[in-house]
Amino acid sequence: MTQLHQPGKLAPHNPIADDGDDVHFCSTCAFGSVCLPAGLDKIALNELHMLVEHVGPFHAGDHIFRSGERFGALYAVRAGMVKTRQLDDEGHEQVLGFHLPGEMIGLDAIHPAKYPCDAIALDTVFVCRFSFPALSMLAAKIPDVQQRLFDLLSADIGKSSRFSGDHTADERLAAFLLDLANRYAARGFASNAYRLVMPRADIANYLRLAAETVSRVLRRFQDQGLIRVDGRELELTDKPALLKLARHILRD
Amino acid sequence: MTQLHQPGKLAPHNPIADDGDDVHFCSTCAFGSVCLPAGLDKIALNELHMLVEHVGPFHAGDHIFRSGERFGALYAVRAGMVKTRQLDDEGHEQVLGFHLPGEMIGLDAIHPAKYPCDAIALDTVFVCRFSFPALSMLAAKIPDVQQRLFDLLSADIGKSSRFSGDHTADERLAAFLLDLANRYAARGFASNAYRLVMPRADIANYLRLAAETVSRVLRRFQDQGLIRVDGRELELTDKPALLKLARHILRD
DNA sequence: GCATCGCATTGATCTACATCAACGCGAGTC
DNA sequence: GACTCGCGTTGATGTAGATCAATGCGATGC
Repeated sequence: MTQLHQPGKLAPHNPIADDGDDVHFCSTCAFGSVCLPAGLDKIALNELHMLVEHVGPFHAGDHIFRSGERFGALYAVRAGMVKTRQLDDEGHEQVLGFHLPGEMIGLDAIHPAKYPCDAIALDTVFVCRFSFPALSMLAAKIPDVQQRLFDLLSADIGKSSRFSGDHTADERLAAFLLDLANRYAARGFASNAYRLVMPRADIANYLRLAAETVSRVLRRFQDQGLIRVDGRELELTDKPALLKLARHILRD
Repeated sequence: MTQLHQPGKLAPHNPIADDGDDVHFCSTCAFGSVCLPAGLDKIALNELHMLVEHVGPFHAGDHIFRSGERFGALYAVRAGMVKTRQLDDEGHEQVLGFHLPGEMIGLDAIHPAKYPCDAIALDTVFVCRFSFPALSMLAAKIPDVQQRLFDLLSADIGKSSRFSGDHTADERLAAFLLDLANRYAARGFASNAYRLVMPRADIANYLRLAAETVSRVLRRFQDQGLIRVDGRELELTDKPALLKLARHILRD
């Protein structure tokens, strides 16, 4: 059924052999504490691995799921970057977020059992698919799994209002750059320099700015020595200064 | 422990006798499907009623919980209106939402086990307090309870980004008024006329506008025959026109 | 090589809304 | 009654960032 709408192929289900570095990768994933043996007995672990499918590759522009589709599964990004967005009746796009390896998407679809947004690959993407009916059955049996789901859902509520406040372009952009850095760091990636995978227009849309404004502010940040930009390559050269700008938004 | 920070008194725990119209009220609450017998056996129902406490009254300005406090419980608003908000390090307020009778608050506090915002009564408020440890134990035993929690959490993710888009003052205000109307209607209240319990400044903050702009737009809406305003009393006299303005925001 | 295309940058101008300021008005309070 | 005080309204002015327009520039195709 996932194949109906996406060009990615189902990998043969073989969670260990499928990726030489599975254990290492999963340890940094949002669901890693669940998928990895830690504390789970053999039977539980088996059941979990039964309900995970590795899906991919998706290429830039491919949909992982589409707005309006029946909700059937959560996805964890394994590799690449995913954009979530909504289109209104006139086709105006509203970017909801960018999702890094190790992060979950689809949490906002549980109720009312429809994906409320499109999930689109920004580059080459692999995901883990968690069948939700199977997952919630497992959650009922294993308190840690249930709690982990509650945690992920709860954290997403706060995240989705993080950039909803009233702030200047400088503040929002600084917060955006630091937020990405923090999230890369949390997954074990280098965080002082990374690639902005998405086009400027997507950043602008997400932050409620014009693409021109994003361009100008990045330029000024560079002139002020806060960052270095070269196309989509980014380096944060003065995090304290960025943090000072972003402190109203990133309150943790 | 709730008494440490709030002036509300614990009502004696007696869910049936405590309110002559309990069953009727609970049937319209976000957690009604859980608290009411529907499908639950006697033992389960008993356990549920053991973990619910009726708390109140809170008066305008009282805190139901405070930002930074250890998370211990979810709350359903029973009566009155609750505002949730965050303060940044310089004391700038950011209003996150307004919560009507039958709606849940505290869902964003499960992870990382701290309330991320203040919950403040806007008028006289009564709440139901659900101990979260007890509730999640019950959820593990009763699939419907677990599912209901997943649903509430998931729906809140979408809600919290509803007003985060880039829209004009007119669109946001129209969407705000209709959203309140819809939510009142969903709980069985009259929805064509209601009271804006919060001051203009709170509406403005929530919608990222200045209080003056809210005032001016409401005035113009009235002049155009879309609404009638008298202080905080509001009547929607041309819903189709409001909906036309708000359609980019309320996509459902 | 040249042409095309998508994206990014840079400059000039415009505007929706904020900000500043004054005033109104009902509810307490003395 | 007069005096706050909190809130809302209304008008005049300012500005952050949008919009419009032109140019740059690397990647792809022929």
